[in-house]
Parts: sequence; C-alpha cells; structure tokens
Amino acid sequence: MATIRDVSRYANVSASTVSRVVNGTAAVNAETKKRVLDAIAKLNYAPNAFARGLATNRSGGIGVVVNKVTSSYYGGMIEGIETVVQEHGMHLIVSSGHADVTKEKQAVEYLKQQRADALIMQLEAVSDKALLTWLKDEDFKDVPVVLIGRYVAELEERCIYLDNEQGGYLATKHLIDCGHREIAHISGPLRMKDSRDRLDGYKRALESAGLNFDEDAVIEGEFTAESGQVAIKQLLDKKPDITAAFIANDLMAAGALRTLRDAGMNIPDDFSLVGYDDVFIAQYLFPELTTIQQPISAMGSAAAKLAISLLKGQPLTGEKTHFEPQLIRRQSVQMRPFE
Amino acid sequence: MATIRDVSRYANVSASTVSRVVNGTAAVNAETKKRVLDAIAKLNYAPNAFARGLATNRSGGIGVVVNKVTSSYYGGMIEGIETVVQEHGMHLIVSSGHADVTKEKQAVEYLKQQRADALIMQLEAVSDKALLTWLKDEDFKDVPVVLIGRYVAELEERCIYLDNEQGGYLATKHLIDCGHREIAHISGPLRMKDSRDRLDGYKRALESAGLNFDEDAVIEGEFTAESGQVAIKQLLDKKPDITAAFIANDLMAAGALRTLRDAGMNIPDDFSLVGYDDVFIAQYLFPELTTIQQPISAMGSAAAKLAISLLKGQPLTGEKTHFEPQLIRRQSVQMRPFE
DNA sequence: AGCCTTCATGAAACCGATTTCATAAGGAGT
DNA sequence: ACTCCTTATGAAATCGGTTTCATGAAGGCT
Repeated sequence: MATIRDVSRYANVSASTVSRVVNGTAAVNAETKKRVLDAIAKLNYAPNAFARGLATNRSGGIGVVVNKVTSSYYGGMIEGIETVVQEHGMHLIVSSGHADVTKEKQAVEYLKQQRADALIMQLEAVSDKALLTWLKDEDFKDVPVVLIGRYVAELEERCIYLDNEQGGYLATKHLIDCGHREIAHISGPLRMKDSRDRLDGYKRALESAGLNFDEDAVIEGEFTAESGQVAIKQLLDKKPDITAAFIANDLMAAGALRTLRDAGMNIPDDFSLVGYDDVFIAQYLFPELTTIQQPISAMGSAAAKLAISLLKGQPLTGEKTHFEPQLIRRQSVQMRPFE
Repeated sequence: MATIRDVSRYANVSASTVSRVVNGTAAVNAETKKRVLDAIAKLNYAPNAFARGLATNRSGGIGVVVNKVTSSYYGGMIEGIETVVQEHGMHLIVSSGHADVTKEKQAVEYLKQQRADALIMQLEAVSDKALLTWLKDEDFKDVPVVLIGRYVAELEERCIYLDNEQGGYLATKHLIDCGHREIAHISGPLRMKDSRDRLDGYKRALESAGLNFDEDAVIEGEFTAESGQVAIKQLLDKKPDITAAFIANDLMAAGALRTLRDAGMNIPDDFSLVGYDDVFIAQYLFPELTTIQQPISAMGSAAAKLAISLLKGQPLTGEKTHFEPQLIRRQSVQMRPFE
C-alpha cells in the first residue's frame, strides 16, 4: 500500500502538503493540490488508519454497545445510528453487552481500547449508580457518552429514551377500552428498568379505570419466546378467568400465542393479547399482533446526532431526546361485550 | 491513559521489557516480570491499539462482510464467527455489503483500510469472475480470504458453503412424498447463485419423481416478505390447481402464509408450504413452518477457523467446508390422499 | 524603496507501540 | 583461567501519519 511519502515524492511536494490536501486543514495552491490529488489517484493511496489514529488520537469511529448486536430489535437501532454516522464520514465500532455487568464493562473497555471518539450505550445490567461513578471516575473525560433506551436524571441531556411507562399504559388501556376486565401481564425481567416501567404503566391503566391490581396476574418472564410459553401456562393455571394479557415484548407474545393455540384456544376470540416492540415478525404472526411500536430507528439517529454534536463541541441543539411509543392495532385483540 | 513508558518507568525497566511481558515474545526474568505486571495493574495500562497496529501492521481484527449485519439470518453466522475469533483473542470488524456491487467493494475497502488481518466474505452481488480478478490483482497478498455461502471452483479450499441444490431437492421431495403433484416454486432473485441452486434442486426432485417441470409454476421473488405476498398471488391466478409450494426462504413464506390466510385458505389443509432457512420465527408462524435448516452458525465457526488457520500459516486441517441442509418437519405441509 | 502581512510550503518532532541489535552477567566446559 | 553459550535487558530505529514552527515569496501600504 502506498504511503503518504510515496505520494509526496510522486507529486514533488512534502508529506505535510499531502496531509493538508487530504484533510483540508490548510490552504494549498490550486495547482499543487491537483498534482497531489492526481498522485493519490494514481497510487491508489489511502491513509493508514493506525498512523492517523496514533497521531491524532482519534479513530473516526463511534462506539456502540448494545445488548445483542444480532437481533432485529437492536438492528433497527444500529441502522438509525449508522446512517447518521456515515453522513459524517465516520464509522461504527459495535460491541455486545449481553445484559451482563461484566460483559458490558468489557464491551466498553474494548471500545475505549479501539479509541472510539464517542460512545453510544444501551446498557441493561449496569446500575445507574455504578454507571455514574464509572463515567466520572475513569478516563471518560475526552469521550462523549450518550445513553440510549435509558433515563438517568443526572445525565438527562445525554439520554435518548422512550417512555416505557406510557407504553405499558397504552397497551393496557387498549385492552380495557375493548371491554376486558381481567387483564394479566407478563413482564420482562424486573431487574430491568424498562420492565418495571411497563409494569407501572399497566398498573396506572388499571387504576385509572377503577380496576384493582392483582399481584397474581403478573408473571415475570425473560423476554424470550420460551419464557413467554411457560409464563402464559402458569397464568392460565393460576387465573383461569383472565381474558386478556399485556405482554412486555413481542418475542414472549409469539411464544404465548403458540402455547395458547396448542391449548386449543382461538385468538383473539378466546383470549386477547397486546405485545411490545413491533418487531418485524409481529405482522406475520397469526393473528397479526397488536403491539406497541417504538420509533427505534429514529432514536438511534437521535443518539448519533447527539453524540456527534458533543464530539464536535457544538452546543446542544435541543433536539428530541424523549420519544413516545404508539399503539399499533392489528388482530390479536377482540372487542368484548360489556357485561 | 498510561503508556508503555509510564509502565516501564514505574517498574524500573525499559519499554522493550514491558513489551516482552505483554506479548510473551521473549523470556523475562520471573521477578522482573512480576514487577512489570504489578505496574500494569497499578497504572491500569492497556496497549494503544493504533501504536501496536502501526508497528506490527496487524489489527488483531478479522473483517467480515455480510449482506446485512442486522438480520437474524446473518446474525447466527456472525455469532458462529465471533465465538471462534474471541477464543483466539481477536475481534471482529463487521461491514455490510447490502447485495450491491459498489457497496460490497466499499465494505471490503473499509476493512482493508482498518487493516483486518483476514477477511470472511459473504458476497452476493460481485460475480465470480470479478471476484477472482479482484483477489489476484489487488493487494490481497497478505490477507487471507475466506468465502462463506459461496462456492467458487478456483478457490475451493477457501469456500465454506452449503449445498443449496440439495436443499431445494429435499424441500420439493418432501412435498412429493406427501402426495403433492402440482408443486409451485417461489424462487429468490435468480441473479443469485443460491436461488438458482435451489431452483435446480426443485427441478431435480420433480424429474426424479417423473413429474414435469412447468415454467409457469415458478415465480421469481426478492427474498422479502412483501415479494412473497405478491408472488403467491400471481401464482394462484396463473395456476389455480397447485396444492403446494416450495418457497426459497422463510421470509417470503411468511408473506405467502399471510396472503393465503387473508384469501380465506386454510393452511395446510388447502395448501402446503415448505420454506428455507429455518429463521427463528419459522416456528412461531401459524402453522409452524416446515422448512430447510442450514447449520449457519457452524458454517460461521468453520469459516473463522479456516481464516485463522490461513492467517497463522498453518496447514489446512481438512476440516469440513461443505455443509448439508436438513429438512425440519413442522406443520405447514399436509399429507394428501393419493388419487 | 522599505516594511509588514499573507500565503504556501517543507523540515522535524511527535504519537506509542514493536523489534533488531548490542551488550553485560552468569554458568558450563576444558 | 579462558573461551563460549545462554539468558536478560536496554538503546535506538521504525511504522505512517499530523502538526508546529520556520522560511521564502509575493503583494499591499506608506
């Protein structure tokens, strides 16, 4: 591979000048510039990312930590981030946190070692407290950090988040509006704030409709299809008179759907379901799943814009940081005659 | 961040010695070693990836090009690659090709600029011919390349691939065995070899059962759910007497399933379907989709092992490079009374 | 004409590792 | 006691960029 010096020799200029042309950091005579550009094209020169990184202490990369890279849910987020990042001529360095404290720490460590210029993190395992001391204590001084899918009061202007409580409320309210009175909830793991918020929304909806909250009608799942299957089974055993459930994500809803069907139930005639996430498959389930949609890609873009603003030291533009979920009506909820 | 010189001063040794301890490249006195390790721990030292890369001209990263990073299909592949790569203390640099010649080229260019030590590529758009000249002509000399999901005769021992023809055969054979005689096929885009191979397998199965191949019973899709929906509609219009279809991927099958259901058909009673890929959602569709499973994660691991062997200059161990698909029977195929 | 800017460019230091080469010390063999 | 290895270590060159500083030329102003 050609080096900057090869180019400089070919164009009869110094390496400094080539660097100036490549980066546009200083004025270069038009004619000289042309010579350099020709040389670059001729020699097929591309700057060595290591040398450049070493000299500038920047990588041109934005680090992203997500729970699991290879899932359609986070996929949408990453796509949202990627488009913005590429518009700015930067690239992505992605790492998975796997919802585990140690692994999340490792992922961040890795991104720091790769000298990510900014960090966008979707952390699930690390506690707010740990996170705060973490960000203060270590050498995060030069690296702007944006949190996505999480609200931490102390870092308010660096959080891109969605109102999960509202989502839980909307889902449950929809079931109530459709005439259901005995409504169960399969939650996500309650160590996660998202899960707790959705549960809170569920409670608020019940409350404001004058229904009482029954602890037995809530089962904690694991956000996996399998856990949805076992949860719904438990639920039917414990509370045979329920007619509907708000399920904290679509994967569990898919599992529940399958189990209900296997048990000979007809959805939505015998049982109504609302999911959460509006994953791609939601509309290909049978019946098509009514669910809560999150503007996940828009959130990714917003996070990327924020990160890049911070990186360039631009003033915060007051762009949107708080996103609202939305109910998507499909076919898994049945109107119930009021009794 | 602490540098190697900080460590060397703290431990009262030279930078060379620290380097030797960190990389284990030469013998170091046990006591000295301990001092160095203590210093590293105390100062929380981690080597600067840029400086190291510049000096060694290696990144410690394996470059991966896939069609679309954020899809569950390629996700499984990447996971397979990742586990192996991490076992060897290396990391992944991933880039998307988006089934477009220019973008695939860009993706590879990017990985080369990041100095990936080896490349694992799942290319869809670039032709065999272009690929071959590409690999010869450019500076691919130092970078071992492994192709995944593709067979190119000239690069035989660097290809990890799956027998798609056999997959098409198995799928179609299963429908025939279940008594179907009028069997359609919704193929993938025929510019892709995978699609053509699956189609060939379909033809072979028909032929060996003494059925004739009818061009009108094949519709070319785009591997998307939407294209599955339009394709099945066209099919029913053109050939109302078909009773079953082999559909070249699960996504299109999901779309077809939905359209058939919307048309009031009962699956599998009125129409039988076999998909391809065994995507995660296949088992959550209704009815659960009979499909062809590819050992995609195992293929990823195999590719990673191969790449690392090549990288280390180890002799090829003759590990498995050719994988066989497998029929997964679920509920979307109905036995048909022989007439 | 003389002085001050501005513009364009090159030389050299620097970023933080690795690696080659030289060398000193200690031990074995004769 | 002398030579010869072996082992452990440090000095210095190197990788390929960026950036500071110095310098020369050209143009504007009094």
